[in-house]
Amino acid sequence: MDFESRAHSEHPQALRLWLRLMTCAQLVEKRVRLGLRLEFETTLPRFDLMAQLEREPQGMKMGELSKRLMVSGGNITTITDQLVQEGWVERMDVEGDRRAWKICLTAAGRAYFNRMAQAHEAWIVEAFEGLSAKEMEQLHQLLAQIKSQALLQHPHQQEQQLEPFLAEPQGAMG
Amino acid sequence: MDFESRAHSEHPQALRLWLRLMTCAQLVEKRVRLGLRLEFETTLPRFDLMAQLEREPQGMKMGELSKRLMVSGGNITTITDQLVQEGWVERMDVEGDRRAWKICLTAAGRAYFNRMAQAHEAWIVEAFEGLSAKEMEQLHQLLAQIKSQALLQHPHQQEQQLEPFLAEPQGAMG
DNA sequence: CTTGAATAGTTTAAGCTTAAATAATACAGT
DNA sequence: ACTGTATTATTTAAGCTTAAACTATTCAAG
Repeated sequence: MDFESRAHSEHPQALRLWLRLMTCAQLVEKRVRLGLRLEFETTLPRFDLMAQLEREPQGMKMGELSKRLMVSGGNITTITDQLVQEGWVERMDVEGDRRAWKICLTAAGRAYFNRMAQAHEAWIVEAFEGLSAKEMEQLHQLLAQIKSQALLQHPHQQEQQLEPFLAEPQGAMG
Repeated sequence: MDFESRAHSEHPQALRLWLRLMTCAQLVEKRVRLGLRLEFETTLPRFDLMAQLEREPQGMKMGELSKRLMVSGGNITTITDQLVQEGWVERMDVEGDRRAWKICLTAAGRAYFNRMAQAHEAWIVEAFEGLSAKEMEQLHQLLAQIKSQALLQHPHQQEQQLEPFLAEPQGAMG
């Protein structure tokens, strides 16, 4: 009955690890957001959406973007509206289903994205340059266990699929 | 001159690792946000702010909260206003500096936070239960290298210090 | 003391995000 | 055809977040 006097963890290691994971993700993410804003006058959500489209020349439906980016449908609507307005993407009819759209990069959008992708890659490489290839692989494997655990426990959560520039098939990810 | 035809990465490993890191962080974070919303009718930013205060019974200034949580000052103002309104924290005068406040948990706020902290710990332990203690330690060390690299490259970025329940000194973190 | 720079916090405008409610369309069973 | 359900996308209201502008206060130099 004494919640007030109770404090301090039974599992400090897990909590420390969680903190560290969040901190690293935020540090790199903030770097990327800064670069996108200063060098390209855009934002991370806009970049991520375009990155998805870059992989699918025939276009992608709103719901598919929502799943892949792990954000709500309303969010996709808002960001797509902006990118259409700015001329980087376009909404194409889906024949046989008047509810849906196929979202595609325009030619200008593709060129714009490719410029951003080069800079983005450099930022990420810089962020991880303290790690050897072997350490990156280790880290990747350890994170795989967290991911599969989380997906087991919350199977409604979708896997994020942001790697836009990778020639490798998705199977190479796990 | 041929940006359009250029694509696909020279450093797929770093990009894959970045994707994986973001995905893991988001999966766990979404779980925590869901629990806070459903079980405690609060949000992660509010929880994080209270977690900081729990460690400092004598209170903390707005600017210090901003640094530790790695968010803007305006953000701290907004969230503090809400928590004051709800009775979980209070603004105390700083003697000798009429610009500043010391923000403190109220007794009710402390009790409320301790209930949340127990649940929060369980969610985190669950998220990492696929890893052995040894693997957690490995992961922690690898992430340390990313963190120190990022802080070297962007020294204006502050370290997040969210571990509210840990009895260990901060030196144990790195 | 007075000036000027630095600091602490707030306000504002804009954008991101979500959950919930809504509208339109598709589809399956009758 | 008709009905009910599911799907697809949008809208809405609310909250989070930031950068930049702003106010008030402190502090150091003259």
